[in-house]
Amino acid sequence: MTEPIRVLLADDQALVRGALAALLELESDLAVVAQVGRGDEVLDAARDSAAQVALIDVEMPGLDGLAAARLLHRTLPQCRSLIVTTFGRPGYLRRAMEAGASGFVVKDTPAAQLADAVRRVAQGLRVVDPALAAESLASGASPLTQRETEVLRIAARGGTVNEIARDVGLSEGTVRNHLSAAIGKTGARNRADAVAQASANGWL
Amino acid sequence: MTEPIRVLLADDQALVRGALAALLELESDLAVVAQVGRGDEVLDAARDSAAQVALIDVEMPGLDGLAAARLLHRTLPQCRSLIVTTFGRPGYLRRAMEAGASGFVVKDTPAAQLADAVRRVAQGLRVVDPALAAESLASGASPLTQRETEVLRIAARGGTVNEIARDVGLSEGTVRNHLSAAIGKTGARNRADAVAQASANGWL
DNA sequence: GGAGGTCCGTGACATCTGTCATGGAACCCG
DNA sequence: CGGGTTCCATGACAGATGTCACGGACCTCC
Repeated sequence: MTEPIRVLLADDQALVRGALAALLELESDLAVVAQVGRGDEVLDAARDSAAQVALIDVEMPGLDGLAAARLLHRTLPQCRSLIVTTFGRPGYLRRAMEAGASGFVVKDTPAAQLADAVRRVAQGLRVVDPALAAESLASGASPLTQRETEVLRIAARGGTVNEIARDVGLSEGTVRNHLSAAIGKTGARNRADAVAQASANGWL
Repeated sequence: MTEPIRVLLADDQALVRGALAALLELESDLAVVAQVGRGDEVLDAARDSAAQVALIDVEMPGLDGLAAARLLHRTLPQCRSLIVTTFGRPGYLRRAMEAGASGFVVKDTPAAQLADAVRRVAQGLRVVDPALAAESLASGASPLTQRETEVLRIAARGGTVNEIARDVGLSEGTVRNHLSAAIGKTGARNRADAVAQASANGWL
């Protein structure tokens, strides 16, 4: 038998990380060679461990998984990344692909399929959840302009219009206008609702 | 050696569920005898499998983990429950204990400790994350009155004051007043902020 | 160059939201 | 009983929010 595939695990929840390691170690052709709990530790760990596949969660402190995957792809292209996430947000998939990830799996998929996904990614194939891919194409890219996303992202922190205006250096009226546009485009009725909708689609 | 401890797994994310099963199966004195992905399947599965310990996630479709634990405790008291959750919200711990759960673990804890937690629970001991317990005591019970939580819960869906008023059968002014009280008590400045704060504490 | 499009920016205006003062009902306690 | 407390309820009022009509800047495509 040839050398096992070297896998890096990145997930902020220690319990899940350890459990995934146990799951993958059941496969004789896979070896978990590194585990990290923060996005900004992925690159160094991948280099030190000479990992071939990095299993990366999207939600992580330090650096989010998509940014980590992008960095990894640019700096260490021989290490392919497989994004694993709790939320099947269409925007995540799109951004993951743009970041150069080789695969995208949601945590709803049966455990038995994970090892296969890792093997395929290691071979240079792409792995994408079919249902999610369809949804992603249907919902499309973000309809929000740059300014709108920027303003909405700050509004998500619960700040008032006045604060947002000071943060981005615009007049209050303009901020209100961008928010109004965002509300209209997301089909929401509130600012809070717009934040929820945009967030659910991964547009923030 | 005696019989292994019979464990039931309840988590809506198939991948995590399978991974946890792999982790626990590494221990020779534990046996995963059932797995479910919905809260309303816990009771039947526990009965059919004669599980001794039920590992239950809080966030689940059908019936949330806390309600499932309460039902389990009342109907099948010989099966103890261990709550495992992503979010270490103080209110969750309190409610879990009130529901008759024997243990409470967040997914941040090291994987190695999970098996120990299961063993302790099986022996009738209580298992609680110490840091979280302290936080729970510090933050205390919800300061919100019944009406306030009710109104705030509906407001969380993004509804306007008018809709909330119709839903609960109050005048708009009264609804605004309850919301105002909730905002004050949570130390928030917005309705949305109040929802976020209350939700983070598990008060909804 | 001109027509059409998108995005950014602004102020005026109606509406919604949060705060306040106030009062009634239920309860506990000396 | 009278005083105190808590919760529920309401309307008035100031301030924040969302919508609208309008211009200017930039780009693309005849």
